[in-house]
Amino acid sequence: MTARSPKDLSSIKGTQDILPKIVWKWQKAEETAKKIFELYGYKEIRTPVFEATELFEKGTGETSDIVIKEMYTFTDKAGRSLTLRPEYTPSVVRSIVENRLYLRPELMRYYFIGPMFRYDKPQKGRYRQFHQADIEVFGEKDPEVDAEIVEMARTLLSKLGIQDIDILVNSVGCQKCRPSYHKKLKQAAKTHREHLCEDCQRKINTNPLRIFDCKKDECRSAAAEFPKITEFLCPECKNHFDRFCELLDFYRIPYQVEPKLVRGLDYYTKTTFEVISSKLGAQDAILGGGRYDDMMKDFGGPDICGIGFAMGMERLVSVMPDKKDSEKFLYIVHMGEKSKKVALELAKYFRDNGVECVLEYKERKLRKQMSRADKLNAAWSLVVGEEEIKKKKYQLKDMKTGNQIEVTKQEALKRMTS
RNA sequence: GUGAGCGUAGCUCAACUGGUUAGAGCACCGGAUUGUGGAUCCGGAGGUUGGGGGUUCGAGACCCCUCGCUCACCCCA
Repeated sequence: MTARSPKDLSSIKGTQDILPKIVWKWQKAEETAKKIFELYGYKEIRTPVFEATELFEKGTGETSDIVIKEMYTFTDKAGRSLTLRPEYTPSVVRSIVENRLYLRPELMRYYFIGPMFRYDKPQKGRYRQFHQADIEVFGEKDPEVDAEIVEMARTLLSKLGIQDIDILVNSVGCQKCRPSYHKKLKQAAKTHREHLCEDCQRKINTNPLRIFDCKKDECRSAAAEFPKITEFLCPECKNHFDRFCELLDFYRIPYQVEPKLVRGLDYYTKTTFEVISSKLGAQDAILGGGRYDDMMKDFGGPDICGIGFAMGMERLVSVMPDKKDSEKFLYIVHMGEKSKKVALELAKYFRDNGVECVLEYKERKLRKQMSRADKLNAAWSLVVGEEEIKKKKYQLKDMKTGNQIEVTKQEALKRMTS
């Protein structure tokens, strides 16, 4: 660690401070996301950061890596097992079932922005506390919704000026077609066993789909021969996927079909997709999601299908362009006690009228104060000295051009707000 | 969780095969310039060399432990 605090109380591994210098990017990302989501009819929903551990075991899936090894689980004073949410979808589903939201006439479109917690080994783009913007749609089984979600994601990213992205799509089938595909894939992998690396030989039994992921040439050429899930989809899933792709074409969205895109969450059915950026490292997904038609039913709720995605805010912010909308503020320069009082009054006046305004509290020379105004990147400076106080006219300087004029406070306000 | 690499000032980096008081640039503070910024010059402050232990006459450097960061695996956002 570069900086340790005096008592060696540093931030917890995998967590980080979001400092003022960068926070504008977060605000911009959050504001833009909310605006776009609401344009598509989504409403914000907020649920607690911790839930019963069982919720995630059931919702996220007992065989998922998240549940097996990445949850922040603790026991409260009453002996209940609680877990800091590692993802958002199960909470939303819980809330819908608990509040009977499916009995209301409103659209079941929800969005949310907040922190998530996973006990992972931190690295670039991966943290133990991280933030997601999530959206979920319930009760819409048509592929139009799948395509609309991808289209919305793309619109959002382009609004934020994010370049160099790729959209990957796939279908993982349903309970009907997936098992038979798995069987075929394992068979194919076994017959190519001798061409595969050690790692991939192990994957044959644990997670054959991951063989597609291997970067070694031998495995890649072997995997090219493997059957693809898109060839094994049942008629319903195939039709859904075909229409989904057609609609992406309709929106003129470039995409790649990636059979390897299986995602680590157990609950996905049919559509899965990811948006990746070449500017990120090994963790290159800015957002990812898919359809989960069985989750609500599995929860003991009604048989309502769902689809959504989660966007990683840290990753998003790290690929956002650096150019910041210039904020404009006034730096008031004063000299001596009397002048300081007048400066305080003027500051109050400008702030009340919507002009961001700062001034120096230390006794500093005029020259120093001007220098501070420059370093802080003030748009204007206003000099308040003996002469000015007598005349009730102050020196307003445009720091960009260096032009200075003598004005009353009303005139100054007018100049700065026009 | 596994494997590898790296931790020196706020930032970017120096310091020979172990050798005196750990240096420089940028940034910060002050002065040159008592009412006008950006440039220049001069000065100042800033470090338990991530932390702890060991080897040695002597450790920023070597060894062990620990914490953190980075990369890859795994997996995900």
